Amino acid sequence: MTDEKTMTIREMCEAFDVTPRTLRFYEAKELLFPIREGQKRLFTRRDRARLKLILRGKRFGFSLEDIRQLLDLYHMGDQQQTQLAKTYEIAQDRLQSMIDQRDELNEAIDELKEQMRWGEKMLASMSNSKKAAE
Amino acid sequence: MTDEKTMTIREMCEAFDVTPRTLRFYEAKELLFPIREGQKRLFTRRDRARLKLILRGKRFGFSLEDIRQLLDLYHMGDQQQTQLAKTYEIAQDRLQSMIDQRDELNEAIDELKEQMRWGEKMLASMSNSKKAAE
DNA sequence: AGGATAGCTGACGTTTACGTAATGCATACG
DNA sequence: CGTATGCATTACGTAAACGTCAGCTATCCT
Repeated sequence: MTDEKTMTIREMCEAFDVTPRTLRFYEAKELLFPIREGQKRLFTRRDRARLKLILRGKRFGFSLEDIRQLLDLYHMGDQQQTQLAKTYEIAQDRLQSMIDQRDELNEAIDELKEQMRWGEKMLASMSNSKKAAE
Repeated sequence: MTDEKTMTIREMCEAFDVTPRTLRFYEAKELLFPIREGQKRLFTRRDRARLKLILRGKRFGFSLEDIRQLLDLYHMGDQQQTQLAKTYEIAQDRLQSMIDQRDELNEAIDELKEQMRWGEKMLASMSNSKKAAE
C-alpha cells in the first residue's frame, strides 16, 4: 500500500487551500471521485493527485472542462484502446498549446522587462528634475 | 505621422477576431479609448496596441482588471511620478508572476511529455496483443 | 423616397466557478 | 440529555465576460 490513507474534506481544504464548496463542486463536475463512508466524503491519494493537477491547470488559465479531459491521461489504466487513443490526441493538442503559451509568455516577459527599464529611466529623470527645482 | 490611421469597429473586429460587443465592453471598462466621430467609434494606433496586449493577457489567464492596470505601464507619458512609481511596482509583481507561471509551465510540459511517452507504450502494447489475438 | 448597411444605446440573458445561507443528520462531549 | 461540531444536501446569489435582441440613427445606393 503506497500511502493509501484517505483525508476528510477539511484536511483537504487545509492541505490545498480551497473551500469545501470547491471540492464538492469538483466532485459534481466529475473531476474528483471521493469514496463515501456513510454519507461523508473520503479523499484518496488519487483525488489528491488530481486536485493538484486541477489547481495547476487553473493557474494556466484552462477551464475546468479542459482540465477534466486532460486528467484522464494521468489515470488511464483501465481504458479501451480507442478511448485511450482519443485521450492521447487531446493531450497532444493541450501540450502544443502549453508550449505555445510558454513561448509567448517568454516574449511578453522580455517586452515587459524592456518597458520597465524605460520606466526606471523615467523615474530617475523625474526625481532628478525635482531635485534641481528645490 | 507614424501610421496614425483610425479603424472602424468592423475593421477592428476582423483584424483581431473579436465581436463589436467585446470592443464596446472594453471601452466601458476603460481598457480602450476610441475617439468619436459623431457617434461612431474610431480606433487609433494606441487602441490597437492596447487590444493586442489585452488579448495576450487573456491568453495568460489574467483578468481584465489585472490587464487594465498593466496597460498603464505601456502608455505612461503624462503620468505623475507617484502614479508612475505605483504602476512600476504593479508591473514588477506581474512580471514575477509571469516568470513563475513560465517556470511552472515548463515543469508541467515535461511531466505531460513523460505521461505521453507512457501512453505511447500502452497504445503500442495494446495493438500488439490485439494482433496476437487475430 | 425607400431600402440596405453600419453603428449606436440600453437592457436582459448566459456560462463559469464558485459563495452563501438554510436546513438536516450523526457523533462526541459535558 | 442537550448541544456543539462536522459534514451533508438543496437552493439561491454573484462576479466576470461577454451574447443577444430591440429599437434608434446616419448614410449610401438606386
